[in-house]
Amino acid sequence: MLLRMSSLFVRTLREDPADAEVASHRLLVRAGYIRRAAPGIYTWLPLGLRVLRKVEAVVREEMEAAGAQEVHFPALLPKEPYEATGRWTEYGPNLFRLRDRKGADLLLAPTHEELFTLLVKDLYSSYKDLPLTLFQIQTKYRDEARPRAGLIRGREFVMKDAYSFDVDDEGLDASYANQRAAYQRVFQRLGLEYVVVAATSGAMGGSRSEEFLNPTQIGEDTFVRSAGGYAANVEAVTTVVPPAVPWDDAPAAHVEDTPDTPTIDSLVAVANARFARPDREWTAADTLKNVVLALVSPTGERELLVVGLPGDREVDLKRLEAAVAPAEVETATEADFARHPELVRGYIGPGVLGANRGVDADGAPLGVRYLLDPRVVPGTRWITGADVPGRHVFDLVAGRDFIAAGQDGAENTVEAAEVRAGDPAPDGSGPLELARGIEIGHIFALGRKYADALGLTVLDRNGKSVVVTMGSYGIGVSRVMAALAEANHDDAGLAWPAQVAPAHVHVVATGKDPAVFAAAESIATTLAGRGTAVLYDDRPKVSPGVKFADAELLGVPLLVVVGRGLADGVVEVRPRRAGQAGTGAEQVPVERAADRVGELVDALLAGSGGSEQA
RNA sequence: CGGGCUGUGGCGCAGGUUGGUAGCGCGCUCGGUUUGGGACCGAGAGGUCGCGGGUUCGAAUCCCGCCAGCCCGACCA
Repeated sequence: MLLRMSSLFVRTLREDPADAEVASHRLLVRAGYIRRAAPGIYTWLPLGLRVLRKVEAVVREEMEAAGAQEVHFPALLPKEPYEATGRWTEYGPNLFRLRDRKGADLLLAPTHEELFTLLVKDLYSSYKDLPLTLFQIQTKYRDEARPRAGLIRGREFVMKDAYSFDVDDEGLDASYANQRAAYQRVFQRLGLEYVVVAATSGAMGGSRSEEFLNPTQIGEDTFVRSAGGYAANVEAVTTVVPPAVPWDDAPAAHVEDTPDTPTIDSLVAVANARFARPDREWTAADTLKNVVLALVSPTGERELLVVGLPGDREVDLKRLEAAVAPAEVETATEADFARHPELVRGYIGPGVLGANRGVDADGAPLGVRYLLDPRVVPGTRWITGADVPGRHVFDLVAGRDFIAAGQDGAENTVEAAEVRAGDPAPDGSGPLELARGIEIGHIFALGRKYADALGLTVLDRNGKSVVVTMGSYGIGVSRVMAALAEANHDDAGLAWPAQVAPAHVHVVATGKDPAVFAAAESIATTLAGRGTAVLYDDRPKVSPGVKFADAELLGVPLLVVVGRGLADGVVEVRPRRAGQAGTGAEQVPVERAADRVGELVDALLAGSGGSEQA
């Protein structure tokens, strides 16, 4: 394969595009790999398309090696299957919808669970046909509220989506593990650093899911990890529950005047000034903050919820939402407070909440639903609101003086508090640190949600009809390309791993000596004839500086410079990245150039460097 | 959806307060000189100044309205 710069459809930009912020976006546009067509929608130019195809090829090979079979669905789909699973409405404004001339509703697929399920239902009906895993590499459409960062969050993007079908849970576990291992091989081969984090399954439903994140500062997802190997999405982190504390010698609760203390900070200040502890200062962590929120169910019902948590922590709405799904969480409104005069803002305490307010004849709590942070274990002592303006109660002991929602304890706590750096990992593997990452893959053990909704059943060995259980597995192919660009660049430009580079070697002819162009042409065609992908800068009348700058911007891993050294019978061979492929620049006799480049290309292709972190 | 910033040749920007011939750099075309780190000289092509309305003899510039884009947040397999 030989591409000539003189005729290649590419225009490199000397300056950064004004609308690009992150490196991958900036450089992919500057180097002429992609062009913006509309917000979050990009046109692929020859070089960009070559890289995308190479990423796809790696994904395809590993899917096939894992036994998945490739199919291809339309992107334009009828709405009926999505109505059957409820996603026509659930997806809301993120779904691109359109109407044909007859008035029928269509959509541009954001993901294809429904169609795969129906296809298998159409063709298969026996347990003997399973297990089965199908995949496609296809363009997806989501009308994101805020596309950003070029290919990282687009409204049109390329995704590999795979779906597994099994008769039973053991089968699903095996299929899931199989895909998970394939993902590890894909990212390993691409040389892309990744962590696997436990995730919540969100709108997809299902029992279990894991995200593959590429750690980078520009990532959109926050996750936590510990030195000991724990990693999780913030929503999935569980709090380490401290042991209960005996309260036998705890002082009785007492209400004190604490005027003008509507905030935690002001309360702590007054507590220290007027009710000083003998052993240490009061801190925000000694206070119990009761935050009023509203849960809105999918059917629109609104219920108030008060979360009690240590005063030094904020409520993380995303964590709470994950805990109360499918309900959505909103902050309480004036109207909410108006309906509940017992909630004295700034001075809300457990006394008026949940069953602490008393129970009705059926034992149902009279107060607003009340859930506690798991750290509020029995025996812990708190300063909290006395439900009267300007007054707080001290030494209020959990379990002795108040309880959460119900009597039994099962439903009493909620994972709603923010996770902070330094919090202990739930598996005891050390303190957590917060990090950002790009979600490059997500795998779900879906279970029977889609098969149930769409009636995908097979006969088992007893001739009984059973619902098939499914998994779905996605890799954002175009996003992976952006992550690779992000991880492989420097100030001068891109620096692709050989596995995905648009060419293996970039031959540059400098000067105007016809002998130089003849030698460069010979090297380029020799290499191309041997199957090496060559980008040859054969532009006449272009200065060496421009050619070098372009070569560095385009990021092909090996550079061959044919120029003044030719008088001594040598050309220069050097890697795009110092330290790669040998020791750096080397002078190679012109007749050996093709052989030497071949060796270096082989070495680069052999040495992929990805790794699972943490 | 909230907050901020920005719309002027293909790209990056100045001009705007103080209304009066639309400018600079890059890129592009032609001629010439150059050729190992984004060369130089000369001659050119290319713009409804985001859109609509208003003020004015005259609007890129002032006023009103709208639209679009980018960034942060909310949202998001």
